Amino acid sequence: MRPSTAPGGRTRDAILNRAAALASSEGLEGLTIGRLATELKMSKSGLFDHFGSKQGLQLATLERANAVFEREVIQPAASAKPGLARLRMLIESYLQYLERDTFPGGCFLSAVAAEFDGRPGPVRDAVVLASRVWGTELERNALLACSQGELPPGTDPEQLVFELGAFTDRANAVYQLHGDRRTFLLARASIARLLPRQR
Amino acid sequence: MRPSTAPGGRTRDAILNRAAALASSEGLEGLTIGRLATELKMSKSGLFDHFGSKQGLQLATLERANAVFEREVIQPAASAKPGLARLRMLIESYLQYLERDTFPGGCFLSAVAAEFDGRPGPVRDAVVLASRVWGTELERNALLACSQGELPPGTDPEQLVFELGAFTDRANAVYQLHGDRRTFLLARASIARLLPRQR
DNA sequence: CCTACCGATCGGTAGG
DNA sequence: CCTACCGATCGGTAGG
Repeated sequence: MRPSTAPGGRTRDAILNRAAALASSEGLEGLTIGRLATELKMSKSGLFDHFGSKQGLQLATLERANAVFEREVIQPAASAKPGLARLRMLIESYLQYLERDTFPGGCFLSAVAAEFDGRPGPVRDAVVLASRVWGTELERNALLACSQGELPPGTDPEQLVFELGAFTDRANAVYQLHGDRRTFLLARASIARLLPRQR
Repeated sequence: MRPSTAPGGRTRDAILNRAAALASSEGLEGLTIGRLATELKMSKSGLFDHFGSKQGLQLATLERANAVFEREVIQPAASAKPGLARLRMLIESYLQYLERDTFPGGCFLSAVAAEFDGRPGPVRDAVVLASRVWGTELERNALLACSQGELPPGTDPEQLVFELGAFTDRANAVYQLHGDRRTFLLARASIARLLPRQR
């Protein structure tokens, strides 16, 4: 919660910020302790001591990325009323987090999910958990929106969240691969059709 | 076209099949010559001679995966009438290619696109090209469907292809990360709403 | 297709 | 936080 106030915490903080940026582009496996140490002008072993193992570094880096996501996506939407308004703001907040290149490799979670979906272990487990947390937050508000009558009758919240997630993650993938920001326009048009303007 | 008839082609064939399967899970960077050689009971240098460099192996592996995609997804849809029928069959064919676990790591192209979107070079360029080929095939048929009046008036083909690609790639991502086949049901429901039954 | 080898880098340890 | 070091593995080469 206060990662920058512990005695040696500033170094650890700097390491993790650099690690998260690097891993969003090169992956958590492509993240090497030697390269990270060189970039931060530290010795390999000095850096290593903070984490105890490469897996420890990977898990700490994921935790840091999750904290950034919480701060940059979840928090800004917390002021909106739970239900349709919150759902729309969460999605818009997520799109802006992608558009402003918060991480150089796009959505950190999407990147490591694609990387670790076939690699069993604690890192994969943590990625699955983070993915579920985000999905559950969307589902919760979709369900509320339905029960509050803010969506067309007959709307299936699970189907709605599937489609919203599909559009946002597609925008991320297309933007990263083709560098084309027009994909955000397409995504917003698709989303607007699913989430009617508040009456 | 006849990769198994050249003199030393069978060995190369076996290498690339194994390489494509491995890379769909571990990535084209995680693919190591040593490990591949061990699995195929060859010497490292014997295997290496077929490709000249790791990048050569990566490009050849991508080509092989593209050929599999052509055979397993594009060809089965070739019998359908260009336009809406072909578009629907391409999408359905793609979903079945995912469901039958053609590659252990899911869609090969999605996997390497996520891996190489931040790594400039010939491999990334080849991935971008393959992605465009698939996208163009979808666009072509979406456009035809519109001009043939097979879709609701006012349908934007680009928007339609964005949404179809979003649904299929989301199904792939969810299936790989969570192992939940119900995502294909959600994907098909979303797709059905976009592609009305032929009159 | 092989054996034998190369320098570089990997994750990690000992010890301060 | 460091220097000094470890065995293993990396991509790649020489030479047959």
